[in-house]
Parts: sequence; structure tokens; C-alpha cells
Amino acid sequence: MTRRSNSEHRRAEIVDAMMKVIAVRGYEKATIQEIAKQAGLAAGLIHYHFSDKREILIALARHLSDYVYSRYLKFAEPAKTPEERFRAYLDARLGFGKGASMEAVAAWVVIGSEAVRDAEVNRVYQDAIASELKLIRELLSAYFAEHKRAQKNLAHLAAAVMSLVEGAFQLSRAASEAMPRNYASELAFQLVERFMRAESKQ
Amino acid sequence: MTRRSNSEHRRAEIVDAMMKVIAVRGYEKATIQEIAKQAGLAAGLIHYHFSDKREILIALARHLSDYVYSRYLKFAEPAKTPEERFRAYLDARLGFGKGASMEAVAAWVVIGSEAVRDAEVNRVYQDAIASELKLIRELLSAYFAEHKRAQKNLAHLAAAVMSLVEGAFQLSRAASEAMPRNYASELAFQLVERFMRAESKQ
Amino acid sequence: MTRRSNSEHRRAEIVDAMMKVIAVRGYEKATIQEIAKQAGLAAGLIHYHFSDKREILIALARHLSDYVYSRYLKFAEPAKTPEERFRAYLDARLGFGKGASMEAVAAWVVIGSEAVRDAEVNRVYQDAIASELKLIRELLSAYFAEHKRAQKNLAHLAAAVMSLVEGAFQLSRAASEAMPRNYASELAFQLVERFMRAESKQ
Amino acid sequence: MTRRSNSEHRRAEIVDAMMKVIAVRGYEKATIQEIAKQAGLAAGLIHYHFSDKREILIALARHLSDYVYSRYLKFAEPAKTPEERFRAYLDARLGFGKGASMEAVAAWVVIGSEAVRDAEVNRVYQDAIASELKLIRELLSAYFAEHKRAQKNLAHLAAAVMSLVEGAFQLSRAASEAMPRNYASELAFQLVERFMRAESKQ
DNA sequence: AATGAATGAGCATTCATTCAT
DNA sequence: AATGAATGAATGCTCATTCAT
Repeated sequence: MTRRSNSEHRRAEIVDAMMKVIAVRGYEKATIQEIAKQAGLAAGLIHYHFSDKREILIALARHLSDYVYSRYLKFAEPAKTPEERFRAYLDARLGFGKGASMEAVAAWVVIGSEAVRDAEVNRVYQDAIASELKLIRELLSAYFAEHKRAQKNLAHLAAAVMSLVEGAFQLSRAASEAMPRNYASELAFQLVERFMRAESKQ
Repeated sequence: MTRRSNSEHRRAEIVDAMMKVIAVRGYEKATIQEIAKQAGLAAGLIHYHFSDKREILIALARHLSDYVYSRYLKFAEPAKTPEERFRAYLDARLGFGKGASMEAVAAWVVIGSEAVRDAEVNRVYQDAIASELKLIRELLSAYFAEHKRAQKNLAHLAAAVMSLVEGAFQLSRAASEAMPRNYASELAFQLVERFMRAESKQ
Repeated sequence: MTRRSNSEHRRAEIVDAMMKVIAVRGYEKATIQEIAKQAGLAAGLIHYHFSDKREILIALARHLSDYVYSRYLKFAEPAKTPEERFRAYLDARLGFGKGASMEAVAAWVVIGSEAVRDAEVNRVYQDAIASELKLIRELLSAYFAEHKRAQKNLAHLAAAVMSLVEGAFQLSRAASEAMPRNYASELAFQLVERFMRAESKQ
Repeated sequence: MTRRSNSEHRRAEIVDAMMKVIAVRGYEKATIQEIAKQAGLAAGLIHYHFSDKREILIALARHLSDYVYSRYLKFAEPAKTPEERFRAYLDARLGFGKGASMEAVAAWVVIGSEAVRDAEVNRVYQDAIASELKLIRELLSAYFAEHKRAQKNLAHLAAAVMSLVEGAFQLSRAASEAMPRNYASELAFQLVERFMRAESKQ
């Protein structure tokens, strides 16, 4: 009574602010003050909604994990074949042009770094990677089946695709001058397609 | 004969200590105190040999860039064909078993993160990536030529290989539980080989 | 008939909550949030009923001062002689077994600490000590008269009894392992009795 | 070489500064800034010599425990009989006039409060109380023996003396207006003496 | 009266950097 | 070159108090 909780909304705002700040500053240099400023809130309020800075990062990791999956679903909606679905996945992840959030990519890289040092961030990160590996494997499996190819090595192939995706993120940020533009999605598809076609027929 | 300055030696010790510390703590939490302790030196001495913390990181970035190239040269020595040289490269970079320094890999990932925020680190990192892209392209070029294939798209293919390598580093650190073991070198080779074979003959 | 204000009741609940919290945490670490939680109220409500945290402490000091006296009255009710009344006092204060509130004792010690720093708490505390000294002196006076002893030094003797009581509180809390159990009431009585008997007859 | 450590000296200065500050402010409100100022040092230096605020308090507790014992030894030096030694103890502890440090007494009371909340402070405090109880018991034992009295109840009597001492400290601080001056040492002696004389001869 | 959010000052602690020896 | 102490700014976090509803 007498006052409605706006906590969920505030938490989302704070998580969004952290995403924007760590995309630029990294985790350690993302100060609570700056996050608060980005969110248009008083610094003290941050700790009313989150027990500490880590908790915001963890909430962000979960949020991004969800966001990335829902982005794939949106891209995959018009897809009719397994191949189109796989391409949809690669575009959702690597097609930087189409409404992609550079901030989300940058923040995800930062979360990957922190996952090394923080057990709970690690858990969220590992879960996200494991889910995504599973998704890739399923996409590959359907794609290979569509073309009647043997389904060997799909786990390793999925891992290679995953690595390519994460590496492309990292290099798009840190070595953007040295790297070519927009190579990733198309190349990744061609690599997998040719790999598939060289696989024995069933 | 007077005693020679041991500055170069000290600098190398300090750079090595920083590598070990940031591999575990990351850059921000790698304190000068801990680096000094790791190197067995007094904290105050660090700033006699380096003007600031960044400078150690930059020296480390250069050192790792050199180290990685010399490691490739060592692996490539017995290679007789372009294909063997390309495999030597992949093994030098992704064959985690063979005398590989996990600390070097971890430190390199950290340097990649810092490259986003620090212009000078960025320059060293970009240079390292550019050199390596050039190396990969040359290796691919020779490999494709050996098999008389068209040399289209080699820049993009090299970028994909580079991405896969960097992504494999990152995921080997942060998502080691979710990822399979030792997939990277072999899969990378197969992906490239099949890509090459699907390319038109010249 | 309109609903009566429940302010008095609320204030008492808050005071009781503060007693419980400071017994465990001390005054400074007794947060308004925790007091509110202990009382089952929203944090904001505390400052509706009390202007600030100090005011709750002061109300608690007064409450405990009253409580302690009423406890003595209850213990003294069956007493028929001055000696019995003095023993009733010691039991009411030092007989930890008989329905004694450890929380009240603990909170009283905390109030004593704060009395050093806060003028108003000090006034309440001094008043409470002065009242109790007066009570002890009267009890001693009657007791000595009963045995026809000179009434010299009763102020100092009362102060010694008061000190013993307060010291027993403090040590029962902070040094419970080092101190014997339940020594205080009986020893205090014996010390006073033998002191009295050694006093010259009138 | 090249620089002598002054850590021991600095630590002692910091401990002394904390004693002075908590005597006035209590533990929670004794800020590191104020302790540093009192010691004439930069705030950051405090944490070079102590890992945290608690550690200073613990060092102070140990220091005061030692200080109090050495003060007794000094007072007891001229004593020739058990009775004189016991009086020396009471004077050392309760004779506020003779070079007594009000700050030390006040700080000791504060330490007693913190002992309730902090396990390590508690250990030091309990040890100090246990040592002192042992000392009192030995003093009483010799005193009773000197007068050939039964040695019953000495543990409880020692506890009562200890309580009286600690309570006198507390009340000297918090209720100085309500309490008489300089009653404690003399009264404590008389109470014990008369208690002793009423004990049966052996 | 009551709620839950908001504010902002204050604090312990960390740490790169500087300095005296 | 080397040491260990010293400095001071920065930061996460706490918490009494205020406020809109």
C-alpha cells in the first residue's frame, strides 16, 4: 500500500548503465559514481538495489545471456530451413550492422575477463557458453542432416564456431584497425559449409 | 672492469613478474606491491626501472608478441612444406600441451582488454595482430599455392583464423568447463583445408 | 469513536527493538534498518515516531531505568526485614537466573558507553545511577540500623556495591569464559554483611 | 641496508594515538583520519603498518594488558607483606590520582565493549581478565595465609574484586557526577579485609 | 500512519607514485 | 641501484535522514 515498488525497473536501469560504463571503462574502472551518473541516480541508491558492484555485473551477465538468445530467436523467425537458421544465428551474433549493440558485445567481453576471477560471474558465463554451444550443435546437427552428412565432430565444430564468434568480438574491439570489416559472419558460414560438404554422405 | 648495469635484466624480471600476476589478477588488481613481491624486489625499485605501471604492461605486450613469433619459428623449423608450416603455426598457437605457457595466454588476453582503454597498449596490440594477420595470410597463400588454388578472400580467411585463435584463448580461460579439450588446432586446420579444397583450381 | 493513535505502542515497540539490536551490535552498528526489521516495521516509520536515533536510545535508557527499579520492587515485595530487602535488591540486579533479561543488561552496558559521548544520554544515565545509589544507601542504612551499626561511610559503600554490580554486568558479557558463574549476588552480600558486622555498635 | 625499519616505533605511535582517540570517541567513531592526525601521520600510512582498524585495537588491547601489569609491578615493588602487595594492586588499579592514565582506563572500557562483538578482541580481553583474576587470587591467597585464614571462596572473591574494579572504571567515566571521589581503592580493601577477618582461622 | 525509495555525507581501505636514506 | 616508508587521491560501501506517495 501507499507506495508501489519500482525496484525491478530501477535494477534494470542500473544494469543497463553498468553495461554502458563497462563497455568503455572495463569493470574495475567502472565506478559506482559513474554508473549512477549514467543512470541518472544518486550513488547511494545503487547499493539500495544491489548489495555490491559484483551483483550488478552478475545481473548484467544474465541479462546479456538472455538478450543474445532472444536476438537469435528474432533473426531466426523468418528462417525456413536448417541452413537459414544457422545463418540467422551467425548474423545475429556476428552481423554487426543490423541493430547490433556494440555496447553489449563490449560488455560481454568484459564479463568474460571477470569470469576468470570471480566464481559467480564464472558460473553465469560458463552457463551461457554451454547453452550457446548446445544451440550451435543443434543448429549444425540439423544443417548436416539436411544435407545427409555424417554427424561426427559436431561438438568440436561447435566449439570452433563459438571460438570464432568470441574471438571476433574481442578483435572487433581491440584490434579494429588491423582487422577487416564484416568478414566474420560470411567466412564462418563458408568455413562450416565447406567443412560439411567434405563430410561423408550417410 | 666495473660492474655492468643490470637494468635490462631487472626490467625483464619485472616484466615476467607482471605477466604472472596479471594472468591471475588482471591488470587493475595487479598491484605494484605484488609484482615486486613476485619478482623478489622491493616495491620502490619498480619505479626506478619503469616510469609507471602502464609501461610495464607495454613492455610485456611487446615481449609476448616477440615470444609468440619465436615460438612459431621454433615449431616451423622442421616443416618442409607450406602445409606443414601452417600446421606448425596452429600448433604453436593452439597446441596447449606442448610447453605452452598458460600464463602467457592469460596475460595476452588481459593485454587485449587493456588495449581497448589505453592508446599505447592499443598500438602494440594492433601491431601484433597486424603482424600475425600478415603471417597467417602468407602461410595461407603458400598453402593455397601449393595446392594451386585461387587466392581470393585470403585476408578474410586469415582474420577468421586469427579470431578463432583469440577466441580459443579466451574460452580456454573463462569457460574451460563448458568447452571441449584440444579441439582448436585440429579443427582449425580441417576448416581451412576443406575451405581450400573447395576453392577453384587455378 | 475514532481509532486511537497507537503512537505510544509503536514507540514502545521501537524502543524494545533497539534494545534487542544494540544488545548484539552496539549502538553505532545498530542501524535503523535493522531496528525496523526487528520491530517488524518499515524503516521510514522509525523517524515518524522518533526524531533521530539518539532519541530512541534515550527513551530506552529511561525505560531500562524504570524497568530495573520495578524489578527490584517485585523482588522486594515478600521481604520483611531490611536485610531481606537488601538481598532482594542484589538478587534483582545480579541473580542472572531468575527471569533476568540478558538483553536488558547488555543494552544497559551499551548505554553506559554512549553516556560518555552524548550529553543527554549522560543525563539519563547519571540520573539512573544517582537514583540507584540513593536506593542502595537507604537499603544499607536500614540494614545497618537493624543491626545497630554506625552509619559511617555508607555513601562510599553504596558506590562500591554499585561498581560491583556494573562491573559484574560488563564482565558477564565480555569475559564470560574467564569469570565464575553466579558469584556476584552471594559474594556481594557476604562482603557487605561482614563489613557491617565489623562496624562499631552504636 | 639503505634504510632502517621504523615500523615498531610507528606501530607504537599509532596504537597510542588510537588509545587517545577511542578514549574520547569510542571505537566506531574513532576514524582512521583522526587517529592519523593524532599521531601526526598521513592517513594512508596507518594501513601500511596495520592491515585494518581492528588490528590496531587488538594491538592496543595487548599493550594495555601489559601496561596494567607493569604498573602493578611498579606499585608492588616497595611492598614487603602480602597485605601491602594487595593494597599495591588496588592502588595501581583504582588509585586514580597517582600518575594514572585516564585515557588508558577509558580505552580499556571501550575494548571491553568491543570484546562482545569481535572474536579476536574478545580473546585478548578474556586472556587479560583471566590473568588478572589469577593475580588477584594469588594476592588474596597470600594475604589470607598471612592471617591464617581458610582459603575458601577465593575464586569468587577475586571475581568480585575484579568486578568492582571494572565497574569503578566504567562509572568513573560515565557517571562521574553521581559517584563519590576516590572511594574505590579504600573501600575495596576494607571489604576484603573484613571479609578475611570473618573467615575461620585455620 | 505507513511505505519504500532516495539522498549524500562519511568512512575504511587500496594503491600508484614519490621520497629520504 | 635499492630499500622501505610515506603520501594522498580514489573508491566501494554504509547509513541516518528525508521524501513522495
